[in-house]
Amino acid sequence: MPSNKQSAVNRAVAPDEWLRLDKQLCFALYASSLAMTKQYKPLLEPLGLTYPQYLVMLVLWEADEISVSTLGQRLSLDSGTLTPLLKRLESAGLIQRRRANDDERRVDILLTEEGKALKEQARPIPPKLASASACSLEELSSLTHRLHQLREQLASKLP
Amino acid sequence: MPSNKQSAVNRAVAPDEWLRLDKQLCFALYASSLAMTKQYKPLLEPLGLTYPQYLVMLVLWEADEISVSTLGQRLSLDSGTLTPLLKRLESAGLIQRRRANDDERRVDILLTEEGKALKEQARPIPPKLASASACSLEELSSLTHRLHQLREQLASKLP
DNA sequence: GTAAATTAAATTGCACACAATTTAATTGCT
DNA sequence: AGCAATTAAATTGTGTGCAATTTAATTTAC
Repeated sequence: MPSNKQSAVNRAVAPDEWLRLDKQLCFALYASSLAMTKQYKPLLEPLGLTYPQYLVMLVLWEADEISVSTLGQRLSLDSGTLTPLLKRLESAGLIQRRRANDDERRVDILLTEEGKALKEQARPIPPKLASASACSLEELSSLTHRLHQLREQLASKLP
Repeated sequence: MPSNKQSAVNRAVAPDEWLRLDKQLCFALYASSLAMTKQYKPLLEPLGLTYPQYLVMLVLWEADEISVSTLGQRLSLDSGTLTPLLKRLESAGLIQRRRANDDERRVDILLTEEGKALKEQARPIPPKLASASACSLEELSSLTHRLHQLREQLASKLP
């Protein structure tokens, strides 16, 4: 029945095109992010880090002695995620959690010597991933930039 | 001490450039994927679906009556993730889980009438996200394609 | 034809994510 | 000063992800 009027526009893009999994940016992001995490797992295992723990360490290697909430803003994670993760990093001896003197609500995170030293072991990892992704440095950079733009655009829409 | 020989190449790209969070594709993927999920949450709440459950329903709306492992291949998820998720969809009345007759190891997933009907409520969602992402359809399509390429490249490196 | 290998789900245990609530400390307001 | 509003972490509860193991069914080898 070609006379079933469902708008010429929709038919031009095919009936359920919008609901097709492979067409959805959300799934492309979801699946590639999980695939990336799986790449990291064997590389992080020798360092005793999970992937989210590695992200936390990247932030701390850039700048030490920041509060839990600053860390959370940087990573878009809240205390419900960070508190237990940081406790695990602390019991692994990589960081220290310390109540701030000037504001007792705040908890500052400091790297231990061991935590600082781990940076050297992490240094070879990003180039390995760049290699596994089979992209040029320019491609990596532009895709990364593109995704940060998208993230900011989406974040700006949130409550 | 400028004579500390750490290779001119590395110095040319700055000392810790490779470890900077914002330069890492992995974090751009991780953060934008989480941001995307947060966009979906309020849109999926009226349908009673979480985001991963929505992905499962997308697959089933394309093709019903597939096994758990086929579903898992499509989404890159294993039974450890899918089994409890599918049980929740079943108790929500959206799907039925049924042992296959020709191979009793297999569990096939079927949409209920309610599950099929939910597709109509889902139809407005993807255009809303496209709008929230502030991208043209061409941009969305090319970014999606780029990410699927990346995912395949990474997946090909795994055991 | 049957034992061994393989396959498909389910189960178990651990580590995120995140909403919602709670606790404690600080700031604002009058 | 004193109390309400705000802020920072922690806690609680639900739902993924995923490695590793288990259970059950099927296929392969001999």
